Amino acid sequence: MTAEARRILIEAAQELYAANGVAATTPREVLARSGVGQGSLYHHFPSKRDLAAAAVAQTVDDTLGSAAATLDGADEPERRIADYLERPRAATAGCRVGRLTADPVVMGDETLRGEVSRYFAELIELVARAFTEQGLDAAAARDRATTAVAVIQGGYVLSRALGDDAAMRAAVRGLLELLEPAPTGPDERSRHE
Amino acid sequence: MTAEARRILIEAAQELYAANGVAATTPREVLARSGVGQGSLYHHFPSKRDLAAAAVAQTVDDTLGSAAATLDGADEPERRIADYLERPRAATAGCRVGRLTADPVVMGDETLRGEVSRYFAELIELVARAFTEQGLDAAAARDRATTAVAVIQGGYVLSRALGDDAAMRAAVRGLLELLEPAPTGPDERSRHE
DNA sequence: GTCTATATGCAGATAGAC
DNA sequence: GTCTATCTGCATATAGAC
Repeated sequence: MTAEARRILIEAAQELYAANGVAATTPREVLARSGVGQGSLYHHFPSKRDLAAAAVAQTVDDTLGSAAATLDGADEPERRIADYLERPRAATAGCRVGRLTADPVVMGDETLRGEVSRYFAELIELVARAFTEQGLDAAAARDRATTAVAVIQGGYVLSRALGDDAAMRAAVRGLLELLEPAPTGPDERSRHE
Repeated sequence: MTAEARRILIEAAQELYAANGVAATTPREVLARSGVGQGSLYHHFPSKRDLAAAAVAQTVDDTLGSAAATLDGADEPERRIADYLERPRAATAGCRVGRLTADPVVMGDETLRGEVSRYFAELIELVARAFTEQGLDAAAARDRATTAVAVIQGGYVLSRALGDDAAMRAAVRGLLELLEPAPTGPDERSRHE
């Protein structure tokens, strides 16, 4: 059971951070949600930052792993990119990682900031690889991957701001429309009329 | 001088919110930065939310006005859109409005959330108008405008996460590359080799 | 490892004089 | 309108027993 409380605390913190961020999540809330006692919390995590470091690293690993499962798949690169962009998302909840860029506790701590940076560096790299497989040169693939990841992050911001998942879907549709090669078959035309 | 303290307080709050968000900005900090006394603060703004409502509304008005100046200009729509996308931005600082979508105080207050929502609704509308002028139908223009605004918001998130303004520039380059019509002249080809 | 008790300091005001 | 004094409650731990 010794590692159990630790794991439970991390999970509770991850959920609270996803909802309210790190700065706004208090030790009391973590205790209440986890059901663990105060002594255990401060035994496993001497300070709030220690808990945050563990929970954020876990969230980054989880999220990157799930993105890699789609982007490193066996399908055609076009398909993998589209699958990644169109993946169902709780957009109005915001991105668990992206929202941390606005969190003063995260940005004020080198370790936490490093986790957020690692997430996006690796995610852009994953997407860029797929664009490279499509035949783009390295520089163009990197730019386009940055654009694609930005559309998702911006989609989260817009969905949250407007209180509607439709914003994320519109942003993704707009990008996919631009990514599609000019229609080759006559029956592919005029999707918009 | 009666309205003077009020204005000074709003300006100080705007700057602090841009740096740290609303939730993390304390009355003490606003007092210190503004040089105004505590009595004045609570005279003009009975609660923290009242100050936030005034300061956020001001920021939204300022920022929308500056975007409209570019997007409603007299140039060709292509040019106005490119100018808006390429406008110099302190990207690692984050978007003053977009970052508020991760702020628990803002999202927990209907008035404040309404200001953020108004900002993005109007901004998307401004951009969509330019795309419509380019000849896109209303639905396609709206999607593409949402994509464009998402690229900027995502560019802020990525620049902040990676600690580098280059991420914003890459995201914008990637989008502009997609927006450019297929090269018509032979000397326009192979920009990337 | 986990518990309960206790401590410090600041957030976010309120009160009443000037 | 602005000032200073004061107040309540919670964030964030620390201490020491079990």
